[in-house]
Amino acid sequence: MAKQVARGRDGQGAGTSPRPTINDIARLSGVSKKTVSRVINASPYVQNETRKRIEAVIAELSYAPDPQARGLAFRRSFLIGLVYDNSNAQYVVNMQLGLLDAMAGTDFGLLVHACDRASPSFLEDLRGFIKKQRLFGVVLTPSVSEDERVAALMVEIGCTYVRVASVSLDEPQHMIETHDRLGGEAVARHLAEFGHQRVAFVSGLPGCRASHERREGFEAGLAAVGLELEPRYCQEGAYTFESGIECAERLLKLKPRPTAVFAANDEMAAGVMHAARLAGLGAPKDLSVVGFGDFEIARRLLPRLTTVHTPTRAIGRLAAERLIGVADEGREPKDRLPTLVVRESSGPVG
Amino acid sequence: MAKQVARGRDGQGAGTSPRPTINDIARLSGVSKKTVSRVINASPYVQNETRKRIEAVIAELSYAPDPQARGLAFRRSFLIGLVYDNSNAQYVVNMQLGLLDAMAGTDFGLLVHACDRASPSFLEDLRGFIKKQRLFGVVLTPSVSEDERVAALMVEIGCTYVRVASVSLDEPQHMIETHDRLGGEAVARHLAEFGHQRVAFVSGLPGCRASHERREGFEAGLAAVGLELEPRYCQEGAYTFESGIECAERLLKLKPRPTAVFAANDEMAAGVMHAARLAGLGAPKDLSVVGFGDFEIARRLLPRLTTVHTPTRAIGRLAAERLIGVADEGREPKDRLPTLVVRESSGPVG
DNA sequence: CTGAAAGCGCTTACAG
DNA sequence: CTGAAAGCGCTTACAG
Repeated sequence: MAKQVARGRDGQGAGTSPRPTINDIARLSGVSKKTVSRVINASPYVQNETRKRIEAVIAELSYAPDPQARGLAFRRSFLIGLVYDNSNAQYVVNMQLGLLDAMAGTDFGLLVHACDRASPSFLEDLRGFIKKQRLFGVVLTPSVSEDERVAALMVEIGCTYVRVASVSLDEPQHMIETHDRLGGEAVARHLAEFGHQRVAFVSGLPGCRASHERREGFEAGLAAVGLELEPRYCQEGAYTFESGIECAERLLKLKPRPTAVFAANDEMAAGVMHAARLAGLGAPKDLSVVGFGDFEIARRLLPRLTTVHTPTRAIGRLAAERLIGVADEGREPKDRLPTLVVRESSGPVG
Repeated sequence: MAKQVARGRDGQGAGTSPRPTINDIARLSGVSKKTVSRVINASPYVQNETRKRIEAVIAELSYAPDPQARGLAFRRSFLIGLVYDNSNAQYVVNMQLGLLDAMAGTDFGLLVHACDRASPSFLEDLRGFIKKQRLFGVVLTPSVSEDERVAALMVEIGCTYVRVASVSLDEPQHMIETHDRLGGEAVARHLAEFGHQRVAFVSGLPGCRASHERREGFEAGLAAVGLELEPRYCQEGAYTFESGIECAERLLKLKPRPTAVFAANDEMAAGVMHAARLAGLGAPKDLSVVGFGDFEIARRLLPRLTTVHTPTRAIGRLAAERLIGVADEGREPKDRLPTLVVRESSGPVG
């Protein structure tokens, strides 16, 4: 009776009936709502026939349990948060797509939180985001994932978290490592094979762990073949196109000038190529250029950029799987490692 | 007593006390929980002194009402969904930032849903997303915002929605128009002022309303000064860099060839410049090129691209404000219109 | 201006 | 394998 009244009030014109609840399913299936709850939660303690009957009713009414009610009873939400401060839009979107891949078919939703580590309210904003939404867990991406204050905050408020970073910074269950170092090593090998000896490096923002790892890998790779990264061939950039230009201008003034430049991301590598062109130098004839990331820009440059591909979407998938506890075996770990993509911006010493 | 037990169980080591509830605030403030609820919801029917006292306790415990409980009681969530299928990552991120701008300081959270209109499960996936999360409302962005099946779905399931599109496609309360046509007109005026007569257009995907509007505006602007867009100077692209190259290759073969090309987005304009350079033509001397969007790529090209700036973040802010009912007056409408940004890729007829 | 009761749609113990 | 009771943390009528 009360139901009828509710129906009358909630209906919004023809066709829209109010959303069915667990009680409707129970009534129509002739069972208690607890049994319906068991079916929803895939409990084994339901007779097969009973289950079938309930599932049929659920399908018929296209019933979906209310996530708020479920969350309230479970004392947790079905929301995972993505916390990012990366200025590379494509990275952010690829990461989101990976997270959504893993969440497809589950009851989880993806909530986003953009932040700025330099903001005075950075930590409070983040705390507010997590507290207000009662997140199930969060995924932290670089560079905010490198911030120990953030990790401490997660522990303090008891929030499950996964940090995506170039190298391990935390206990294994909180880490997804992208092993950027391996990418740097591959670049070194590649340039050495082409006979380069005077190689340069353009770093990202100082204090950025990823940039540091890319450089360390590069140096290790050079050392393995008896080469060295000279300090004067190292320039400090800021991940931007403009900073790539500026670093290249300084590098190209040196005598002898380097024959190859490895930039810590594609954006700066594009700046290096830009500056080289302005200086009348062609890649790869006069200067080999290699980037890191393999974003769209890499294929749009002329010549196309040799760079390190980073499987961001796969990494995102992995991060979400870790968080929501989906099996994560069976996938080739190789798919998650950075790999060198050789295009036309690198070649033999001219 | 029960509280104490719960405390013992939930506490996760030193420092983490269980989250306070409305009951804790009520008890510590010496009022009923209904009164606390009134404070939370900014009801005027609370004595000023009582309010102060309660607010102090709330601040002391840094209490935040549980969104799930609130949502359950209110019969709505505090989540708004962003539905997108745009392949331009920067557009997506800028839109998100705008939405987040408007939601900052509110209890709302932003949930994302990427989709593919070509997928057979497209509509069912979208329906599932909205039903499962019980969204407060959704923001639809191009091109999915142009899909009438989606609008029909929103109406069917009674979901509040706002469509961001180049032109009005729905009742005013459901529309945020970006007026792309005005951008096209501005490009036409700009090129006409430089004396161009043989102008070309590279369209986006066929059936895309935004591309159509940009073209219509372009044609209208040309007509206003007695010029015309000849059919043979129109090429159908697909919003990608590669399609820009292909369209330009076809255009540059024509005799006489056009002296200026307007591409429906920056990506294709970059392709046009690329093809022109390969053909030995310099911009703007031999060919003026204009894009649409003003994304990062525009400033990275050499010469830098003249293009139409689209205030995506401001549009996103507006969309979220509309949805959550925040005042939207007082903002200069001008800030939301496309504007021409003149750089070096366009110039007088060579 | 304030509060006691009932309810939102689920789940967790606890029984059987 | 199944269910009745109580509860998750809030809010909406309804009283006063």
